[in-house]
Amino acid sequence: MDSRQLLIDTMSQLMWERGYADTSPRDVRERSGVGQGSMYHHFPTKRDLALAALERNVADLLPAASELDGPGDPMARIEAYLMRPRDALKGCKVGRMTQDPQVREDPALLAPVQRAFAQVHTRWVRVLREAVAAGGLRADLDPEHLAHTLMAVLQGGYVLAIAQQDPGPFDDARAGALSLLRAAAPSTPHPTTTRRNRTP
Amino acid sequence: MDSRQLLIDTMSQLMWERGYADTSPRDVRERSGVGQGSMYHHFPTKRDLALAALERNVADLLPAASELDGPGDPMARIEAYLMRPRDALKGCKVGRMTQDPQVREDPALLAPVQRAFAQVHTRWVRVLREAVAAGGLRADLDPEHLAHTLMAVLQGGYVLAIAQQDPGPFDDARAGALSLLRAAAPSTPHPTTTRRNRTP
DNA sequence: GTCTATATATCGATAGAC
DNA sequence: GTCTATCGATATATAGAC
Repeated sequence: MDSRQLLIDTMSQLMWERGYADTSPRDVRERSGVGQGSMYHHFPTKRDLALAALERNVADLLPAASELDGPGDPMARIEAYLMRPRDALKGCKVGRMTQDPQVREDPALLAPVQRAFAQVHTRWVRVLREAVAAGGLRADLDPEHLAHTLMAVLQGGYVLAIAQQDPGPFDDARAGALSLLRAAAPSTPHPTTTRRNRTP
Repeated sequence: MDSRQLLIDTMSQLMWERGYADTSPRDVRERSGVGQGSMYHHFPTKRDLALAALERNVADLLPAASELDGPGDPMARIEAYLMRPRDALKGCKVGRMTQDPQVREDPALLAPVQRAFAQVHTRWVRVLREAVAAGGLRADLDPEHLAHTLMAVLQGGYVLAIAQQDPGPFDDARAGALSLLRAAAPSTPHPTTTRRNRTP
């Protein structure tokens, strides 16, 4: 791999692990093995490298979210995406950036984060609308709101897991969200009668 | 106010605004007006000051959460706490700490965060159990899970709001959570009949 | 308790040879 | 493109007088 790509990869990892402010050019050089001169040749400032690394982290994230778009039962897609294996103690490589003052105060650094979340939100809204249309969710629920609710459950789940140094709260949070979604299925006409066959 | 308290107050603010790593002893001196010698007299290291400031931030947070404990209808308490006015763009002064590597890798600094979240969780579980008992929530929902879900909605809502630099996603996330909770009320025996009087 | 002076390490970059 | 040398500023304290 060439130095440029190696620097981006290394910075991406470090920004996930330690954030932007707490990652020094020295850290990047030591982990990547790329020399000082080489580094400043490719990226005149730390910020330039961070921008490239952020774009890379965003690009890593979006393919997973496109799982929400797939074919098949919308409720099944929602469950699959919500319950997809995630490393709760590492947190979200994009969401993490919002807590770094040097990122959130720099519009250019915040922009990729903003775009990424907007795209994920759009996908959530779409699948939630489909779930309503397919009768899997009550029609009085607002897909725009629910999309933010479910994104927040994941982002906040990471916070709780890291606080306890235990993935448990993350898993609880999403299990709870899923059970609420199921409880929010449209009520069947006669709850006390035999359950109808769902796959006629 | 004496220097010691002034230092703690100032450090608390700065840790909320900028986190631990990105707050320097110099920042604290400049905002507080307390001199160098004085500062190191009261707190031998930055970490010592941070510990005191963190305890203070935790102490600020817990009274609000005790709103969950009050008397009256449990679902009303849940709604009141969830919808309580919050500055979405500032984020949570306790949850924020989980994203600071220097905090999360230091057990002594992480401990107050851990305790605070554990206490809030306990209160959520209690009020959710009461809601189930009072018939406001379906009995097949797990209060332990839901407690983490609702905490995550708030913590994650902050992340989304900061990413968009707009409180909207935070408000959407909690509105969505509330609508799910309402949709998860036990189904009435005959959904098509006239609604029963809820305050007989 | 508070002050001023000083110290060591690291940060984030620049200079200029190869 | 990569290397080594150097730089001014800041971070995080220490020292010691008052």
